[in-house]
Amino acid sequence: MINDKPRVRFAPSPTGYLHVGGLRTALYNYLFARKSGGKFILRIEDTDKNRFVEGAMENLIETLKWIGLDYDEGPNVSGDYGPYIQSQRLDFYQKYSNELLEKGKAYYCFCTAERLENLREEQKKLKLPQAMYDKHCLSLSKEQINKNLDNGVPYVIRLNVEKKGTVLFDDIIRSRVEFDCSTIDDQVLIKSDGYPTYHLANVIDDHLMKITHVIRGEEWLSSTPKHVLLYDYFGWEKPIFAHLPLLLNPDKSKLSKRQGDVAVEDYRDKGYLKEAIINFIALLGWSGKDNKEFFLLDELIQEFSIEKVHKAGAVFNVEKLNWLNSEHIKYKPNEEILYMLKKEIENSNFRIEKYTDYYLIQIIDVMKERVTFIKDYLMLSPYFFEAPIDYDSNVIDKRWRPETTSHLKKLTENYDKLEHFNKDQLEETLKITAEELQIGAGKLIHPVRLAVSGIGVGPGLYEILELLSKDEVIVRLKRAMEKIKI
RNA sequence: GGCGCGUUCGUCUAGUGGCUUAGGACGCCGCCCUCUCAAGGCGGAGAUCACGGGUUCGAAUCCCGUACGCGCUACCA
Repeated sequence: MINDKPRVRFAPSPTGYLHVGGLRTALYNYLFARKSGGKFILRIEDTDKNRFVEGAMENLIETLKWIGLDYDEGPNVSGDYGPYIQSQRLDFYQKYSNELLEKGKAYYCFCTAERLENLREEQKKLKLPQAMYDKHCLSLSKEQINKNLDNGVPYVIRLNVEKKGTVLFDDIIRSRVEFDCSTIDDQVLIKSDGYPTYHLANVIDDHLMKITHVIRGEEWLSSTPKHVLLYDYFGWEKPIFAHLPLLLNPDKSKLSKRQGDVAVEDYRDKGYLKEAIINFIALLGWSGKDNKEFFLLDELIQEFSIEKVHKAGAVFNVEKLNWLNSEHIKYKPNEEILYMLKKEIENSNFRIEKYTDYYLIQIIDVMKERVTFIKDYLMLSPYFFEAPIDYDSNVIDKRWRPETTSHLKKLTENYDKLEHFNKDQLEETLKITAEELQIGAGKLIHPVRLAVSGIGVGPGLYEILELLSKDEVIVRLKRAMEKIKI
């Protein structure tokens, strides 16, 4: 295995949507695989029938595809180690649990839920350090077991843990971790419905799929000794483990739905670019060289190294995500933004057919450094799409004076005479007009901005005017002179 | 309760015994630029490196203990 290329997997349980913590796990696996020329595998861990959610798997795959993490083997992508959906691999789990049974490393357990409950209560009363199964069914004779089996008594299969010695393993991120075997419970391997538990399925599949590195969340660290024992009992080579720190809520608890959005789809729907999400998520627990923080996926592949992943959990903090989103918008070519902006317009009250691509590209250019989201093009500068209906009263108070209307009248006349309605001409004309009126240019600039945009902020005035074009500007100026009264 | 993992500015982090009066980024504040708002440039506030002991000439960095946080403790993953 030493000479083989790494094979890693992202193994989510399809519970409805792709969690951002899951995305981070998927991303690190992906980066590790791509960097090393290995394979990135998607495996669906749907062994809990009670938690089945219609369409969850499809949704998960779709989100992964949207964000750009393509997998080499998995559902819908052929590979040599399929099927990649655990509910379709039941024969494997049965076969290998039988092997464990024969070796004496696992045993049938017919205990009822009630007995288990009582056992736990009893142990609690006795103040035992921890509640564990008491191996009651291990002492059942072959005859008793067969009789129960024949009579259809419900059963599970448990791992027969020898409570002596210690289990230790090396973790790339946490170095050596050690557990006392006496603290490891006789974990259920096969549930009474015939499905395997995570622990069994995970070990069997990782072995069968020749997974070399198990990169997963820290919540699995505590159950890793069970997995190590399983590898040992089967006589299989163990993968290398890397347990990632958790993503946290602002209060430092494990990132959860209660305290904000956790689904990648939520962020997509809010208008975050996939590039920004990837970039941000990558930085939660990992950092590159030379304080570089802006990364494209390809650059992450180049620079990523699993050894540099942090040990401590990271709070998911939206402000930095916002900043990265604006940075990625600035980086994107205008043509690409055009495509996204048109979609945004289609979903708005504005009429897409009113605007040419050429016109939209100019808006994109002029607003680019002012937007955080694509929808900001509409929110921050609606005046490029429709004439203002009303005017910001704060700006009127600040910039509009009794004499302003007559000043604007003069300017409108001069603008009307212009043949070339471009930035330079507009600026020159405005300055000349100001001189004629013996006022500062600002006394014209601000009212004009208000008149054509309805608000007091935005790109340079002459850029706005040129973009809007002569007829529109004259109309807006005249209308403002009528409507703004002080 | 038990077991495990963790602990550097509000947040994400750099840092692996002397280069550190602890560096960067987001956010916040100020100045410059400027027709406004951004962007950009410059600067500022912000971390006694959880705490207490050691080891060492010297520790954020090594060791031990304590505290706190988190995870696991299911026939869920």
